[in-house]
Amino acid sequence: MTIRTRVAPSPTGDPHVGTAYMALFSLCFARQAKGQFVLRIEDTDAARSTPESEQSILDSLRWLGLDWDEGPDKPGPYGPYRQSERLNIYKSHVDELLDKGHAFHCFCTQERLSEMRATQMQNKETTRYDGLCISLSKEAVDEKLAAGEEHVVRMKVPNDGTCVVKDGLRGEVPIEFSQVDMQVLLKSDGNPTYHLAVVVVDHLMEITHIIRGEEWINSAPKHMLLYDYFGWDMPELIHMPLLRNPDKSKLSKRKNPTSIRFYQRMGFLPEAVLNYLGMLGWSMPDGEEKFSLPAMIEQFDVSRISLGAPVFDVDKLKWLNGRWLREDLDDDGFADRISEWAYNRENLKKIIPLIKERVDIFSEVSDMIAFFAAGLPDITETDLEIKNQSADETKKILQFALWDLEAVTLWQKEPLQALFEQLAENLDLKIRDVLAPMFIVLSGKPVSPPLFDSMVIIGPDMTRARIKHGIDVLGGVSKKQNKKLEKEYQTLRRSRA
RNA sequence: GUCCCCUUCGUCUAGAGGCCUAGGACACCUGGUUUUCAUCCAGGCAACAGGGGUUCGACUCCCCUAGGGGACGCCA
Repeated sequence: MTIRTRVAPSPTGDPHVGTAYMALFSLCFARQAKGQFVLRIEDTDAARSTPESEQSILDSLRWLGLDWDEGPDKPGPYGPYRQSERLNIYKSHVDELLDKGHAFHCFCTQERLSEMRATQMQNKETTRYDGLCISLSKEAVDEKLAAGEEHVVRMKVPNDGTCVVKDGLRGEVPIEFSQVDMQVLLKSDGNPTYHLAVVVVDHLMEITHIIRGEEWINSAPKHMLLYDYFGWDMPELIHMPLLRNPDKSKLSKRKNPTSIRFYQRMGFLPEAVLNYLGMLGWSMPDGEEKFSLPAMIEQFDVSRISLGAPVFDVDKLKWLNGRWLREDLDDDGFADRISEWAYNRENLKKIIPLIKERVDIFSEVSDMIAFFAAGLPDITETDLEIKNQSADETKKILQFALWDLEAVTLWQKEPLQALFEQLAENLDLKIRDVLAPMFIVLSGKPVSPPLFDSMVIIGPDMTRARIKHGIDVLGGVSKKQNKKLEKEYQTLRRSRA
């Protein structure tokens, strides 16, 4: 049997380091066993999936040097590798479950479901679908379907008994069936949910080992049940520990830069980032901390994975990157890499139109363009003192802008400009008041080349990171503040719409 | 609230019953090299969550408690 692993990201945002983490371990596992590693795009959520996000996931994984054997851009015998391109196959699978009596139509409204959950929580019960629609007669169901009533298809789950989940790292994890929800398999828009899609396609793609985050362990019984209903062999499961923020919560962009592109933009070497991810939860048998991907593949051993969820420590990543830089790049290599990174002709050509008219002699250039390539500017609270603006107001502007910018998919001058004009209007401010703190957090100075053009060149990840940094310099946003700001932000958005 | 997982220096980790007076690395501190800084080198600080078992012997096995995390969506 050929070992086949996969990584299955959903293209709903920035390429996450967690995705790279799972991809790295999946790849090592497969490559060591001379098997295959597959990249599959899990875009069953039509509303949130974007082609831009998919592209940047592909780009980021490729940048890291994580090459897949089959994927959306690399056709293979098990394609297509994008869930949205195989939506038609799920209907028949759902019908099969329906026929066998393993699934049922559910006509419950969202309101009823959320009320049900609230009551269950109040009664100290497990929140779980109560099975109301199972008892519907065949005639009643047909009638409702004929009338075109909105519905979903849910899987049936035994009422009692225990599901023993076999995990490659933890051994047997018992989960009572009474704790397992009757998962929706087919949404009312006719699309499959992740749970259905992932089971069907992992089977069709002959995936033998599923390496995924620990967050999935509780839904393993659903997946096992589905394999069982279909009469398929269950792949082996390996649940990796979750990467964490310094405060120990699950790694999230609110608290930590989580986009791979941020680390790329910051000037980390892909070898170092990969190496660092490899030493989170795993170690070389000889204890060496610096190792390459081929070395990791050669030495890889699942039993060396430690289960405690590691904190992502940027300081250590920096140290490791320094070692790679010093030990593996000669002067030529250094020159190649740094120009490939930012000081290439193409990049300079984008910058020059912005600075040309502001420059008389070349020696003025480097100061002016430094912030394009820089990381986070060295600014203090004093730098962020804006005329006629309290620190709290400044913080609010930055936070609102950040939230707005997180939603931007088309990172170009015009939409960015429109965004800030709208923000100023909503806040009842002049645009220059909104932009004043932006200049500081982005360039470190109250003046800079044109802001929106600069933002385009700096890129979305670094732009957001610098704004976030500005907010942090102002003391950050407390949980309480955040709640208040969020409320105000939502109100503004609503009135805008 | 219900369920699941986890628990060695602040952080990443080594440790598969005696090799542990618990090792390495980051960070931090001290000193040396360097005209400075960085690098590099030397040294220092610092941990087995707590309580019960099992055993001649427990960081390692079992149980309980505590702490942390995660999952409870027509998101993935």
